[in-house]
This record gives sequence, structure tokens and C-alpha cells, in this order.
Amino acid sequence: MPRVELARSTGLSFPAISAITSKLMAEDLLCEAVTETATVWPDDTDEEDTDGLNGRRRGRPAVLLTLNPEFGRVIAVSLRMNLIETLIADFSGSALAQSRLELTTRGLDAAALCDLVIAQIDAMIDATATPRDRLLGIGIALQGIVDSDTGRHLWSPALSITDVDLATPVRQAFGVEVVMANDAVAVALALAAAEPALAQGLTATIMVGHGVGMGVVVDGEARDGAGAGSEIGHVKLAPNGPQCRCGQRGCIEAHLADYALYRDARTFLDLPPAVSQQPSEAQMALLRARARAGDPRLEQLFRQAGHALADAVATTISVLRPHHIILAGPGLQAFDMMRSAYEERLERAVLPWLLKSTAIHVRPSESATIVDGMVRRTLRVVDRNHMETTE
Amino acid sequence: MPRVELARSTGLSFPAISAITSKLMAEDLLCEAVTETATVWPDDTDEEDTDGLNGRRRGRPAVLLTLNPEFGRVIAVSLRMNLIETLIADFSGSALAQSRLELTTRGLDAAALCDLVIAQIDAMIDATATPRDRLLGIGIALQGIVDSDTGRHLWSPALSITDVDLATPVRQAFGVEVVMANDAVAVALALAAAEPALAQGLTATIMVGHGVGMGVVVDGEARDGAGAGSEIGHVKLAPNGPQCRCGQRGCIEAHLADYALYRDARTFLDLPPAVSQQPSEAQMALLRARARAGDPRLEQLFRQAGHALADAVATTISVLRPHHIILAGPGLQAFDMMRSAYEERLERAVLPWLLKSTAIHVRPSESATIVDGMVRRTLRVVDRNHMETTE
DNA sequence: TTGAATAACTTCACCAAGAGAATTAAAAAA
DNA sequence: TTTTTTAATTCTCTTGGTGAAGTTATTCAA
Repeated sequence: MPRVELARSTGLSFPAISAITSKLMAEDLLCEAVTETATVWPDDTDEEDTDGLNGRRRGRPAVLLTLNPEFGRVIAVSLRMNLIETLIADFSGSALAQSRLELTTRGLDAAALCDLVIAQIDAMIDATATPRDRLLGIGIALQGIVDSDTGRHLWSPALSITDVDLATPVRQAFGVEVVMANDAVAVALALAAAEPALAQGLTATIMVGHGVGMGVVVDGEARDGAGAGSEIGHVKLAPNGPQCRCGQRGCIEAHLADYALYRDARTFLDLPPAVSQQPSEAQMALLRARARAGDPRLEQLFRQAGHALADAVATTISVLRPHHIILAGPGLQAFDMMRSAYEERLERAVLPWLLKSTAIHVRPSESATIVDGMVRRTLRVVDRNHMETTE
Repeated sequence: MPRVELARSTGLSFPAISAITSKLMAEDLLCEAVTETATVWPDDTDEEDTDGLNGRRRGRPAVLLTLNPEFGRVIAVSLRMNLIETLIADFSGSALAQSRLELTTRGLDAAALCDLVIAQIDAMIDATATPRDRLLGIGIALQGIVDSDTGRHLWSPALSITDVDLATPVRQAFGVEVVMANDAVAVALALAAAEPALAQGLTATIMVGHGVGMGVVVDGEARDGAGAGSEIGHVKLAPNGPQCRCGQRGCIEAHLADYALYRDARTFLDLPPAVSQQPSEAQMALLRARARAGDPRLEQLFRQAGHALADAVATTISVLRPHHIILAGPGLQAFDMMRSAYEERLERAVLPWLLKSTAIHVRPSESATIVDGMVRRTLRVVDRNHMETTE
């Protein structure tokens, strides 16, 4: 945040940083933070003189620079099974307002969907009294297949329509940049931002929840274009496996996603029916509770899910050879029940030399992670465009 | 090749190109080609004035620039099952000499392997009377797992030893840059260079031969670091499938690689034994001939191989979502017998929206493709280093 | 309180890379 | 020969950066 730190991290010289930051401050994009009395310093020196003055050092103290939160705002939308989540954030990424709209998404046609998304965005703008010219960008995270080149939404389990262009109408409605991404990419970004260790090298985030998706992040940044999102959930484990929502059989998702577990459990257990085959969070919690209570059939179901998860990880390691794999999403709340089956299968499904060179992290993230990550992605794109235009 | 073309392709201004090229010419890196009488022009104009003068146009003709072949030389080594192939090329990438050394690679220890590789390189230098200071780089393409960060050779089916550091001794012996890569990456580069259409966007090259590997090329360049090479061959199709050389079971490779096909065929057919379980090219040709002659058991074997190939393609598409997939390597010489099974399986194993957005190309390349691609890779790295140091 | 000491910034002179305009060069067409 | 056309160079100028020196704000020690 202080200029010295910027100089160190960018490798640029000190005068260059000075020039750039003063230009950005003239644009009101950056501003100097109020000098706090208890400034925390990075403890990168091995000196013994750690005096009692709360980490203060001699010399002129660094002036902290922050993004001016008032420079503008971005809106992130997460569109998934029976849920449209919307969030508006200021330029520093802090949330100002959010909304959740539950509805049967599979009942929508393309026009209705666009109208709905636009209405949600409008509502956010109104709720926070955001001037139109202060809206800098809109990010839409989608559950399903996004064409990385065109941004079109090719297919989603949440929708009965295919090949939807959501970006163009929204861009026309608000006249700002619209960023489309797979929701797993958004989660991957949020997790990489939260843990700096995961923002080093190639990180693949497998998100297990309503579906099974994957996002790829390189050095903390989403990969542009092809290769950013992945449909690991629709890799086939067996030619004649269980039915998947995608229409094919034997997909990893059909063994591992919440809808698959709930559907399979209902064949031998009395459980309340799910709306559009999509169990709610409460229903999934119930399922886990019953399994933990010791139902051997449910235990077997979660063991099979563990196998499927191991196969997803094994395939990802073999094909992508990432430095890190993050297992994320609400589905991981049942990881304790999958663990032994997962580990046993993983051992046999990946070459040991590959397994050794990949670190696997389990982070059962919440649903808010999607819009959080999407805000980051959108801000990043807005930033980049701004640089290019004012350069 | 001419300066105008460089300006167009790089987007730099004309004076900039002039300055850069004249600097490089002073370094003897570039030189002007002799003005040929029948200069071939790019036919990018739609003008009707295509006179009979063999494509000549009005105006000052462009001076063709070429890399000075005498600027230096690079050596590429391909290390694979029972074979060490070596090639020395001039700075323009033209081969000057090559050698093939057949031996039982699995009998070597680390020191013997290093000595052997160094001896092969020495032989190439001597054979072409290359002054030591003219050797700019050495590229080594390996069958097996290469650690993209350290360049260590973690595991190879061709060797009984694991975790070998071949780069350091070779670098010390010759004092030049040593580039390590998976052999599939080398093939991918060679194919991308041969067909400009394949050098656009993300291209995954699946090489089927002694093993099954994959190389990833983005816009004609090998991806650096993690994610360049992939062990798609060791993705598992079934937990208890056929035995693979890697020690695990059910790998794609164990259904598809030449050694697997030959081994399985020998269980029901009289065929000459293979050296170290590695059938020769002649033996594989014999196998294909017998299958084409109409042996139903062999036809079934190749159909199963077709299924495994489809699964490899399906997994690659789902995880990587590339623009192009190239199926390459000698194993594809039997593609006609795999085709129907391959197509039928592929249809069921990939989401149609993904399949539609990936172009699949079949290129049964020869073995020389590996060293060819490795020369390109090495030249590219040497170039880059040169730029950085003289900058 | 008052001056070192220290560290964060700033200013200034300078350099290098590239852009645009005008100039020179080499060939075909008139 | 002269004109036209296209390639390449030269010149000037802007821009984005560096290094060296100067300025400012703060702690510590006399």
C-alpha cells in the first residue's frame, strides 16, 4: 500500500512510482489514507531494535495509499440453480448492498432472464443511490459452460435454454464493461485473494456444490480466454454410470454434486422432495446429519462421492499439473465422510511423482464467495481497461 | 521476413524495425538474403493487376531478412524408450547432422545416462566441426514426467531410475543453456510451426506412440512452467484396468500405447517378442497388417484403443477446453481401425457444446518431429535469453 | 529543545525506445 | 527519361523510465 512497497513489488524505480501515483491521485483513483497512529510495519528486518513503540521505526513514516472507494462502483451477479445473487461494491471491493432472488430459473426464456438480471442490477443501483456514471463495470458469474472467446452462455443446468448472450443486452442497458465468467473461476479468485500462498503459480480450484466446476488461476489472476474455466464435472468415470443433468451418463458430477447425492439418497430414504431437483442448503444439511447418525447406505453414498472427488483431483493433476488444487464449495462440508475413500482412491489414481508435486487444500467456502470473487475479477478488468484508455 | 512484414506483424513502427534490425545485423544475428529473381510475394491484395511478371510488383522490392545460419548452433536430444536421438541444427533451424543410438535404456544408471548424453552431444559437435563458442543451447526432450519448475526428470518408462537431474551436468559440461521438455511438447511445437492454423489459440497435442503424452501450445509458443506438459496417458479409465508401465492400473496408456497393444495381442497371437517390452516400428507395422487382414480379436483390440483415445480427447476437452486438439504420433497410423469406436465414444463422453467448440486434427507424425520441435524450443529460449542480456 | 540519524518521498537532469514526418533508394510503368 | 510506387532510412520529438541529489517527516540521543 505505501509507495515504497509498490516500488519493491513492481520493480520500478522510485521516481516512476511517484509519477504514476501522483497522476492517479489527480484522477481521484488513489488517495492517501489517514495516517493511523498505530501503523503496522512489515517485519522484514532481523534487527534486534524492536522497541516497544508498537512497531514504529525511525525515519519518515510511509504514507499509505488506498484505492479511492468513491472512484466508482461495480456490480457482481451470480446466476445459478434457482438463485440470482447480486452485490454492489465500491472501488475498493467493499460490499455496499446485496440481494438474493430465489426463483425457478429453468422456467425462464432468454428475454425474461435478461430482464430479470437487468432489474436486479437496477435495484442495486437504486438501493445505493449510485449515479449512473459511477458504475464502472458488471460481472456475471454463471453456473455452466461459458464460451471464453465470445462470453456467450452455452449451457447451464440452471436454465432450459442454451446459447444465451447475456453480456450484450446488459452492456447495452448500462453502457459499461460486462465480464462473464464461470462461477468456479470467481470462487478461485476469491480464495487466491484470501490466501497469498495460493496465489503463487498455477492453482486449480474444484468447486463442489450444485454442480462440479473448476477455475484456473495463475499467480492470483484468472487466466484469460480459453483454459480459464473447466468442465471437470462432466468428465466421465464410467460409460454407463448414473444419469447427469447434462443428459449424458457417468459424469463426475452425477456422483458428487448435491443434487445427485440427494436424488440417490431419496431412492432408499424418506426425504422431502427438492424444488426442480435442487436440494436446499437445509436439505443437504439434513442429509449429512442422517449420514453422520450412522446410516450405512448413506455412508456408502458419501464414500462413492469420495471416489468421484479423488478422480476429479487425479484427472486435474494429470492433465493440468498445477502447483495447488483447492477443493471448495458447500459440497466439501461432507468431506469428513468422503475422506478415507478419497485418499485411498487418490493414491491409486495419480502417479506418485505428480501427487507429490501438487499441494491439495480443502476450503469449504460459502456461497458469498462467488460474488466476492466476481467483484475482484470485474475490478481487475475495469482497471486494465482504464489503464489502456488513459495511457 | 522482409522488414515491412515485421512491422506489420509486430505492430511496431517502421523506424523501430529499422533500428532493431540494423542492430541485430551488426551482431551478425540477422543478414540480408540474396535478392532472388523470382521473389514470391504475399498475395494479400485483391487488385486485378496480377501481371505476368511472376508476382512482381512495382516499387522498391522488399529486402528479405533471414536469421544468419552461421550465428550459432543448437543441439536437440530426444531420450525415449531404448533410443537416444540427437540432432544438431544451425541458427535457422536446419539440420546439419543427426544420430540414432539404440540401446536398452532401462539398464542405465544416472551417471551412465549423463555420460551417454554428453557423449552423443560431443559426437555431434565433432561431426560438424562446431567451434565450442558457437554452441548456443541444448534441448533435451524426454519421454516421461519432467518437473517444469526445476527441469528434473521425475520418472520415465524408459529408465529404471527416478528423479534424475540431467540438465545440470549437461549445462556444466558445455556451459550453455539447457532446455528440458516433455517430448509431447516438442511434437506440439513442431506441428504448430508446420501449420499456422494450429498456432492460433490454445492447442493440445496428444501424442500416441511408445506412451501417451500431451503438450500444450498457446499461440504457437510452448507454455512456460506448469501446465506445459500433461500426463493424460496416466489418467485412469477404470480402477482395475490393465497393468500400465507406471505401476498403476487402468491408465489410458495401458489401452492405447504401442507396447500395450503388442503385449495384449501376444496373449492370443504368435508374434516375435519385443525388446524390453517395447515393440519396434516394424513389429507395430506387422500388428497393424494382421489386424487389417481381418483378425477379429485384433480388430476388437483396436476398437478398445479407439475408446481409450476418445476418453483421452474427452478429458482434455473437458478440463482444458482448447481451441484445437491434435492427435499425433506413430500410434495414429492405426487410426482407421479405431475410428468408428473412437467417434461413437467421443459423442457420449463430451458435452456437445464443448465438442463443437474444439477442432480435432489427426496428424500421424514421424519420430523426427520430436527433435525438430525441440530445436525450435531451444532456439526460442536462446533467442529470449540473448534479447535479455544484450538489452 | 535541539540537533543528528533515518527513511519516505520529490525534483531534476538525462537516457533510451519508439512514433510521425520528411527523405532517400530501387524498381516497374509511362 | 520521367513518373509512380513501395521499401527503408534519417531526423526530430514525445514518453516513460532511471540515477543522483534534495526535501520532508519522524525518532533518538544529547
